[in-house]
Amino acid sequence: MAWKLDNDRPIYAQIVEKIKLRIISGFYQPGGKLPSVRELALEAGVNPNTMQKAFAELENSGLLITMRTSGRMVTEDEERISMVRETIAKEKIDAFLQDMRELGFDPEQSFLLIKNNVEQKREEE
Amino acid sequence: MAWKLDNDRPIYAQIVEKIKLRIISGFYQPGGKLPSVRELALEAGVNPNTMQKAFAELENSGLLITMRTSGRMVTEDEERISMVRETIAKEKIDAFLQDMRELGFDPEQSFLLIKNNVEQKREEE
Amino acid sequence: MAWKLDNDRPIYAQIVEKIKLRIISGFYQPGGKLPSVRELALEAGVNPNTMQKAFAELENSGLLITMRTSGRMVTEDEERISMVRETIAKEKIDAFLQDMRELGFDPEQSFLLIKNNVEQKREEE
Amino acid sequence: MAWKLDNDRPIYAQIVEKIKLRIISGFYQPGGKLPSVRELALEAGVNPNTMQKAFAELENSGLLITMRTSGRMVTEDEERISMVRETIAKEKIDAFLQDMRELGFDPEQSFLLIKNNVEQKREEE
DNA sequence: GTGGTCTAGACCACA
DNA sequence: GTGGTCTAGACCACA
Repeated sequence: MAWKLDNDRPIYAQIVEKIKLRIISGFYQPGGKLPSVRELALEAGVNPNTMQKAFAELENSGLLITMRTSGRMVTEDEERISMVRETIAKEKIDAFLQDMRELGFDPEQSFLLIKNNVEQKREEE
Repeated sequence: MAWKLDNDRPIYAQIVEKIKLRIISGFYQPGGKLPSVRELALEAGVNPNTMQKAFAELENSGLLITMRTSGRMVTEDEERISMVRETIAKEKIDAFLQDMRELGFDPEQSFLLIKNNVEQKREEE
Repeated sequence: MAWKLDNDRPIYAQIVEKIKLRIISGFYQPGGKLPSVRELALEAGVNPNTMQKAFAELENSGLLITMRTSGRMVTEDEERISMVRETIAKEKIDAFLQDMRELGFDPEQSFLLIKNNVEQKREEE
Repeated sequence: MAWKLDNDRPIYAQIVEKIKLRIISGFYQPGGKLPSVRELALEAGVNPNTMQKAFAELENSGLLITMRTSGRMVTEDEERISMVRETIAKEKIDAFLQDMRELGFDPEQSFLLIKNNVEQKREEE
């Protein structure tokens, strides 16, 4: 029922990440309205305060905008959304290369493995 | 004190992964002796039975060999270790490409991003 | 009440053998559903964990398939069942010839004794 | 330290069987003297009374003979030893054919399997 | 209800 | 001391 969260990182940080993904993927559209704090807190199975904290961080990064009257909306600044997307991608890439290094593959080798994998998939189509 | 374990996956599965990495990385050498079940259970902060279960799985996959009454050693079959290493790398690659897909990058794009990243690092040196 | 188990071999190993026989003999049909862990544990008079361990082993060998939340079924792969049957037969034959050797009969002699025994039975019919 | 005995059958019966095997295999020679009840009871890890009972049974079957003066010896009647050997062989054969029947092999098939096994071993030499 | 995981703790064989 | 087995019993996810 609740979102799948682990105990390694702060819960609010995990929520931030989830919501970021929903914005990047277009699940929450630019300029669109977000569910209320209470609603999302219920869905995630966390305390509303925690959800509040996550929202504050998302506002800080400029992805969410509080509407004086009621609720919050996703920024319409698609440039900004795009930047966040690239930042996260960069993190994923670094994490991936790090994982591969632990397996004994240096970045060049990891790059070649990805290359083979992609080419193989291309041929299959 | 204890190993860093999350609640998402079974503890024994995470231990299996950790020990695999230690074997792949050479931290535990081929043919080398492993700490006892009890010792590692203490280090990981888990019940000896749980460590036992992890060991059983590692033995099933042929990475560990039990020498009754005198502990366990890593297989001397480096071929097998190498195979496990490649299997894990394959999984990491698939997971990475999947993560990127969720961010809206298809495999070709992910490949290019890795390429840029690697070339950039090469130039920095 | 409980199954007939001896103290020579691990209980779980004896259970594995019993269930294998039930599968080979068709008492549990290919594709058929098995009693639950708890039910069989009760029938066998052992701890559910022990039955679980036996099941895990049977699943490892591909004879059982877990359908989470709705129990386990016997594989529909009759080829595999057949293979297990032949493996066990091979073990029985080896054990038999070994027993006979201890009695001072070499394999040729054991073979002749079996031959006589079978021919005698054939005549009786 | 003690002999390996299970809990399925009476202990004295298992001891009878062990000693019979030792006689058949020549470990105890025809006409040879046997260790004392106490000695063997110690070796087997059983109560001397139990060993006594086993001896009584072996005497009954004519394999052992009590020497008025001291201790017991194995019969010198090799004919009798031979008969016991064949009786046991017969039991092993019946048990084997029964086991195979449970696996779904009728005696004819079991016979053929033994035949193949023996021929294969012959070729290997 | 079903399977899966985990702990605590006992006891065993082997050397 | 080392690995192996087993029990009792708790708690979890899934549907």
